[in-house]
Amino acid sequence: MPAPLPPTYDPASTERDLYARWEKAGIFTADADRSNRIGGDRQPFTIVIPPPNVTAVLHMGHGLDDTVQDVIVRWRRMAGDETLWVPGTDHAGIATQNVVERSLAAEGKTRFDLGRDAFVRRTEAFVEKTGGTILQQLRAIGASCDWSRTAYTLSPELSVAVREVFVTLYERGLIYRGHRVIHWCPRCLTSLSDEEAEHADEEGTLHYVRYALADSSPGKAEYVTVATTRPETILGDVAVAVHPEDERYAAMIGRSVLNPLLGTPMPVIADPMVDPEFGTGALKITPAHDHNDFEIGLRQGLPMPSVILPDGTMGEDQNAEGRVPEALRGLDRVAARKRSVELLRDSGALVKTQKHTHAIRHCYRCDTVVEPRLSDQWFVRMRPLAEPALAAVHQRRIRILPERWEAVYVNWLEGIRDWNISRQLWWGHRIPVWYCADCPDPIVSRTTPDKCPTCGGPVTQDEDVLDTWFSSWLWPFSTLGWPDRDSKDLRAFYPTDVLVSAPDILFFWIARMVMAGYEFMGDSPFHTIYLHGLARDTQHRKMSKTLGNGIDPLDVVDRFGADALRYTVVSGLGMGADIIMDPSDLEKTFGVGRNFATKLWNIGRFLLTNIGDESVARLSSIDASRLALADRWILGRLDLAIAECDAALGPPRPPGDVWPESELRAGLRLSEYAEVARRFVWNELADWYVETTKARLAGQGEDRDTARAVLVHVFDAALRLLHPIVPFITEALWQQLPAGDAREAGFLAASAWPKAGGHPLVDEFERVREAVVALRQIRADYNIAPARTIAATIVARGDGRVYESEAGLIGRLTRAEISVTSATPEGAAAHVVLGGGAELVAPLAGIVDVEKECRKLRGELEQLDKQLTQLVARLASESFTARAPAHVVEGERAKEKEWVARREMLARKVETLCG
RNA sequence: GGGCGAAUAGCUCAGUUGGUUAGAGCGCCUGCCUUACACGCAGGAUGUCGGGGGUUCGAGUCCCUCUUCGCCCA
Repeated sequence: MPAPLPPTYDPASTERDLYARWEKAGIFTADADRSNRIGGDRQPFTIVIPPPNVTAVLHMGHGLDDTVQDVIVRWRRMAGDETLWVPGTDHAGIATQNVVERSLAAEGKTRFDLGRDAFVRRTEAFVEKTGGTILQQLRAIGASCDWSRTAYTLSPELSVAVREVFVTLYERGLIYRGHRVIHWCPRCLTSLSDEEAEHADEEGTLHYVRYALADSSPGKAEYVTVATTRPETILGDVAVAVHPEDERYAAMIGRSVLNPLLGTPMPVIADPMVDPEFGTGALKITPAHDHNDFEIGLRQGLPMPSVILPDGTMGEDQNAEGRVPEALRGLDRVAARKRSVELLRDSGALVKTQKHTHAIRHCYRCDTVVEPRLSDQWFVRMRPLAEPALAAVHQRRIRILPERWEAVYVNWLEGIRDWNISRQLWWGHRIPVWYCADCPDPIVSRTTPDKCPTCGGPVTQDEDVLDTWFSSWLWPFSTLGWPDRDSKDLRAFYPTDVLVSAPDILFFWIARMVMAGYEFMGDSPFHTIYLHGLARDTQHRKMSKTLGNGIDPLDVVDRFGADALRYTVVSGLGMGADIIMDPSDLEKTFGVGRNFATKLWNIGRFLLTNIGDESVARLSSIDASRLALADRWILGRLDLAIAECDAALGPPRPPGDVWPESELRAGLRLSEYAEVARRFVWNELADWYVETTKARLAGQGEDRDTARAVLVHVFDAALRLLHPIVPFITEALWQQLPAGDAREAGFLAASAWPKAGGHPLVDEFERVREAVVALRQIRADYNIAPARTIAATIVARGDGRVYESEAGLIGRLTRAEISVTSATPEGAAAHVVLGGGAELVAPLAGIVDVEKECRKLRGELEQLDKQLTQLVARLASESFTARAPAHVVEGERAKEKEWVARREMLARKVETLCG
């Protein structure tokens, strides 16, 4: 007999040890040779993890994302796929450099004090020391990653892939160097891509500023008034533009105005890009400090003076000699704005100001307001890459769940813009471009050149590094060995299957992976994109470090166990819905999961202490005739639960290259899967089946063995069904089970997903449940003490065999003596009408309140009458019977028959009882 | 400004292609420490499915419109 289990499950003493045993047994390690793509006999199933930042510590976003992936991966592993979940981290250029710079700042130093090489070495050392933290933490929530394949975007292997991609795209004409206005973070001192510069609506001020005409006749002051939110950039103005068809300004075009801060002349020009509706319809043009102005400047051949330095202070940056007066020089953008307004007001150029809400871009890493800045950057030409990514979704080679994100994906790709991939950082993949002092063309090379291939002179490498996302967009194949196309992993596991992430990196990462997949592998990196919601607090605010409303998953694991965390997350995760958690009340939030684990534990305790230590027969060895009604019922319910879980989870992959319409939205409904499994275990197995077995287990002989066999079989299947959600406790319990059907040696984690056993649903048992509930209702209505045994009669009209054969069970479940007759007993009694024309009568001498009974019965009758009237009307309507499908009409007819019988019974009852 | 989406019980959410009397968990009320479990058991209450209009034999589900909220892109 196994050691008795403690009354509550103790995750702390179980989980760590179990994880270590799984890992040691190599359960999570994929074997490429078993993939049927290279001659093995298993379907591969692959997920690549969205690599967390190497500096990150686990937060609820990871907890959620990685739980979802683990549920899917464990399900497929049990279902027999050769399953690979590739883990790893992202070097996170800006974020990691920021962290190290902060630690330097604490020592009173900057990265420039160290110099580039020393800074990079220091960052490497930092990553070396702390970079594995989050991967270690993932083990605590049970993530079944293949750690032998842990990847890192800045590893030598993945760096080869990055360089290969850069050079290849350059050779294909898809990477070019451009001189244009880009987003610049003056705090991080780097450029950003469009996606990294996030919009936020802010209230600003629109300043109306008069630009005097240079050639207005004396005494007759003429002006053009311009509205701007950024008066400090007037220093960089080179023109005022109006719409060519704007009659108000037609006479001004071609004349000169004076810069209101500098007094220097500049032209009034016409450009169709000007919106005549905005402000005054006249636009100041500052090509170096605004994206639209830059376009106009290019078109019109205007000069492009830059008057803001990289750090966001005013200064004569490029082509701006004499443009920044002493009064503004060195001032930060914001201070310079205030000062400019004062200067304009003093000179009388400021006409008025008004509040103006507009979208301002912010750095996604430090939230600093982004500065449009004219500079040289490397860009990827995206249009050609976007085409196959669009086609993939249109042709259903890739599906996006929930479906509504597909529109967002398509929308973005259709309006795709070139991608600025250079970053003015030190931490990252250095751009593989070298320059020779004497030759004009840059040297773009897979290998590091030591001299100019043209003239043999010395070369210097481009100072910039690549956008971190330029390495992560290769993740699904770079982690599998690309650019070595013969890599076994690549052949065995690419394309991968499902990509699980939150929608906020749909553009940053997911869409770009699709592009890279087609460009370099000729195939989509995955067939399903599953986008789950975000972790939010009770006020629906996104959990974040700055708000301090986060929940530490490891805290939750410590207090409630990893399974409680996982169950809570999965059961609350409707398709695409955010998951709401209360950071101030972990008990309320995760008690649900903990309670479920405890319930499971106690079913296990009951089972293990009651089946004893004799051997348990396999279900398959038991003759069907030995099965009790309850046995057949629970086996039927198990089959149903398995089918429903399969339907909620699957299909795991499309049948071919393309998703058929019928399966486009099917599967990955994790909360539904969790609910079905919970319902089966709790409401069916524990609430009903286990209760029916208590007397049988206390007995002796064949029926006891049957009950033991069914219990073990059903519980074993339940543990399998639940294992992907709550892997630890199911494994711990499963390890204790005696050998039963299909018991593989070893681990539940490596065992087979349950299959339906061909047991039909057993409706007769629903009669038993109905009678039990009815009698319990009567007991509750009349406050009968739980210990008191009462008598009750089931009046069966028609076939009453099930009541006769199960009378003992019904009595045990209700603490009653049940008799079955065919005629209603005389005298005062409590009554409940059952289905199939039967009724339950409990003569409760001295307790029954006839008034109360009549009220109850009349109420029921009234309700039934109402519904029956509607039903009859529906069935009488020609248009319904003629147009509704046959099975619906039949269903309604059957219902009518049942309700009429029930109505008669109730009516008779009311008559005899209430007069 | 353009696009997408959401609104169902007090709260968080299910509700596949229109078809039983709209469900679950938590919370709430009543009674129970019944020898697996009080992190539990038994019983119970709670919905004009955001408002209005339409299509249909039939609408939470489809269409239009309004209101409120959210997301993405300018």
